[in-house]
Amino acid sequence: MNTGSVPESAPSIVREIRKLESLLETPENLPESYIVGVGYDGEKRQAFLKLYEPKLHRIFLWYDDTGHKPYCLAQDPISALEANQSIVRHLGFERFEQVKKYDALRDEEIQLVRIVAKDPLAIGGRAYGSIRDMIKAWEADIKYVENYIYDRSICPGMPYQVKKGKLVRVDHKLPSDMVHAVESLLGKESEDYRRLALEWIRLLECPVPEFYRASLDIEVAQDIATRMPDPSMAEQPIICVSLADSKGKKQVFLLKRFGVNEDEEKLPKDAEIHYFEKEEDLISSLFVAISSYPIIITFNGDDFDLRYLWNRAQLKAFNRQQIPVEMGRETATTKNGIHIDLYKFFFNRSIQIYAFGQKYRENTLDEIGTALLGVGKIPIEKSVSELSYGELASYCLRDAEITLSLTEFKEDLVMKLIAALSRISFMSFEDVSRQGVSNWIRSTLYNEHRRRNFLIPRADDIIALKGTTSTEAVIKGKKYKGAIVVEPTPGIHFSVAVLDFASLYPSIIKVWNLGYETIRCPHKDAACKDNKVPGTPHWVCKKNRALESLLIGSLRDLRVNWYKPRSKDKTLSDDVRSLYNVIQNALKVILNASYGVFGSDRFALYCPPVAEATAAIGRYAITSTIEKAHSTGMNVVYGDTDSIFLGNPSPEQLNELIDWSKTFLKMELEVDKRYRYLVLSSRKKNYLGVLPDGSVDIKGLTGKKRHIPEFLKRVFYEMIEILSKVQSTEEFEEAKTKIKGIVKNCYLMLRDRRFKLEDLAFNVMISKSPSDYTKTTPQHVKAAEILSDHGTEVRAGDLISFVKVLGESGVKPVQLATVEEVDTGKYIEYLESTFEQVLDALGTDFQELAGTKKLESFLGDN
DNA sequence: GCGGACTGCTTACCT
DNA sequence: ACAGGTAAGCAGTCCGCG
Repeated sequence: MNTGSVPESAPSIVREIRKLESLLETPENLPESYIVGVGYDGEKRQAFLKLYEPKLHRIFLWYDDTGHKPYCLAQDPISALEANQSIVRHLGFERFEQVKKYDALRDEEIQLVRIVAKDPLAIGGRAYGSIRDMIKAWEADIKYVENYIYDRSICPGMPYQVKKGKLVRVDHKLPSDMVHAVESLLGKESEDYRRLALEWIRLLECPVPEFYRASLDIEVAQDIATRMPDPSMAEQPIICVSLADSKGKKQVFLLKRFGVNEDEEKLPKDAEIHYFEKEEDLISSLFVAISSYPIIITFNGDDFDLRYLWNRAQLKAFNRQQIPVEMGRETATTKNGIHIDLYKFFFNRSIQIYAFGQKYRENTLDEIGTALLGVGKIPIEKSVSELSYGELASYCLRDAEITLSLTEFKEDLVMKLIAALSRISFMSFEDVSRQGVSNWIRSTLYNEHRRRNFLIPRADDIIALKGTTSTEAVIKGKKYKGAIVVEPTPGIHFSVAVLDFASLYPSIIKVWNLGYETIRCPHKDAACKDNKVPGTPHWVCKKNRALESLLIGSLRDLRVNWYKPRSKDKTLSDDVRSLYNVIQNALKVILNASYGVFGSDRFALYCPPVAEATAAIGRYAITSTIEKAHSTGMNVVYGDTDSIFLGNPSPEQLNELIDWSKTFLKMELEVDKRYRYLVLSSRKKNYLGVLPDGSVDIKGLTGKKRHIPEFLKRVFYEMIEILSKVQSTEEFEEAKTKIKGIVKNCYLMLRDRRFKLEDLAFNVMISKSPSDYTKTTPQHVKAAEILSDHGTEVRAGDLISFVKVLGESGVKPVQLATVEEVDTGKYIEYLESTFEQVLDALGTDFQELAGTKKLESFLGDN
């Protein structure tokens, strides 16, 4: 590796970085600081915390002072373990300790042996020679820093102080009226539940500081414009780096290269521009700058920017002490701060859907920036190597600015969201922003197990004792039966009330006491065995309360009864409201996944009957509610999973149903919304509802789907616009005439080929690399293959734009097609089916609308 | 060899 | 790397057709 000579600037940068590092040594006394990172120092063999001090805007490291050590648990007696030479003589072995734990799976106290090790790798993580592979071990797959957090009751994201070297929790007292309000909400819940709920409130109500941070983006010289440089090789020079920080400072580091055009007027005006003759000097200066920030934000820095920098610096003869970056196998962090990689955070499906409402489709900086901020990347025609200094600096800085802005918009929403998720899941900012929802839930549950001295069960033990499902899924290949969708009554329904259960599945988990411990519990008594889950052979424990039920239940109740109402409460200040909105969104993300994880074999506490029971009780709840509605004389026109749509119910009828649900199901049924009218076809998950204010809910209709051509979407929304104005049955006739006009016009445009090609493009996401489609070759894959043949690389996750054309293949990438070859007949078919979904509910069909003939016949032979 | 009935694959959506 | 249920379009296969 270290081939070049030691950079001349090395001594000075070491001095600079040392100076900054000395600031990191935690003083004997540290004022209120927030835990944002938790790590393990392999040399010192100690866990450490990264504490963010909000007044100095700096991160301090605090090293564990309790001698906490890695360990796992075994069931064999100590004598047997002592005879096991591979353990006792293991270099990392330290000692055995006798411990008592509660085994929730079997409902009994048990004796275990704690095998304490000198370092985490001795327990597990090595290819061979790990203690956990030598015996049946418990709690051996938990990352060491997580063990540390749980065992020391540390709450990441929360404020602490250091007093005389000791770590001390800082308590922000809750206002007493708040405590009273929460107490009264909790009503007659159990002591356990109340304590938990108050603890959540303590964590979630605690203020979140402002985080000083900088975004980083690097550009690397390229030979071939389309190929991404390989960060593990780091062969090409770094030619430009931008930093944009939350105090407004912007810096661009440019490498001087032969023959590059200055282009001064294109240089960003509000940034400091630093030129470097040598790449080594650029890197040195950059390292000093990076070291001065407590938080570095990147977009894909784990896999690219920081990894490239790290490898490039070593190629340029920097030694590891000189590089302020710490590389993990899949992650990168800064030595004296933390690194948040937004690519991973925004890629998270739950975050995409529940926190950002699927506003962005492709996980690229350009797409996310455009969707959330209205600012995209600066388009460039050539490779970055060919840009002038001005163009390059502007391009690179824009990326850094977008990256920073993604953490700043809506009053630092993303930072607050990460903080809230960190507090709920007991994971550091760095971990929580990189992991998915199943790991957040796992961590929340693990933490509670430790707090109560419950043994954390092994996945294979849960399956061996509770692995069975008994219902049959509608969809082939699924493990168990899911939700019910009520057959819609086609037609137009006026004055529809939509009722739904507030967080149905979390409510079920709470009310029915579901958890891996309680489903099919080991007790022989009739009390438990007779407590059957409707529609399944499963029973639920009557003796003990499941941790999952307590945790998910309390989080649900806080969201529904506390955070959600307060996020809309106009009497609260904007700041408080927006923080509450972030919290209720964080809770939503977690609650929405809280049932699904039990049905996912990748979840550490995977327990199929828990998931199956939850869905079964959901079916029971909706079917019995529908029966009750019928018996009260109401007209149920539709329903899906947790909702029922009622045609013109009286207020008395509604109240009766809601009261009934509360009494008999112990579930909160509420009026979610009302439609002036609702248009239903015979298709499930497909409807159009007009709200009192004229706004329109569109669900599942083709006209709304993202992949369909723009031109179809336009006519579809023209139709919606007309329908939204309709007030009565009579007005539908007028509406139909207008719609007829639109459609006629539309097919004439198609016939005469009066359209822009891009408006006819389908945009379909390709989920795998084209060569991985072995069973069939769908049209978008065909188009992708044509693209590859023309030298445009296609990767999983790309959006493929193609038009339907006449001829052999049937499709062409939009870039390569012409207006003349478009298969207009196909588009007419699409027009028909898109409109049919709405029209057959209006009692019309396409032929009637367009005259007597099929539209295609107007077009002749094409 | 061709077309219709069928199944399976794929994507996008709903809760 | 949370679940199952539904719609739509197309690819591929099977079968009958003297």
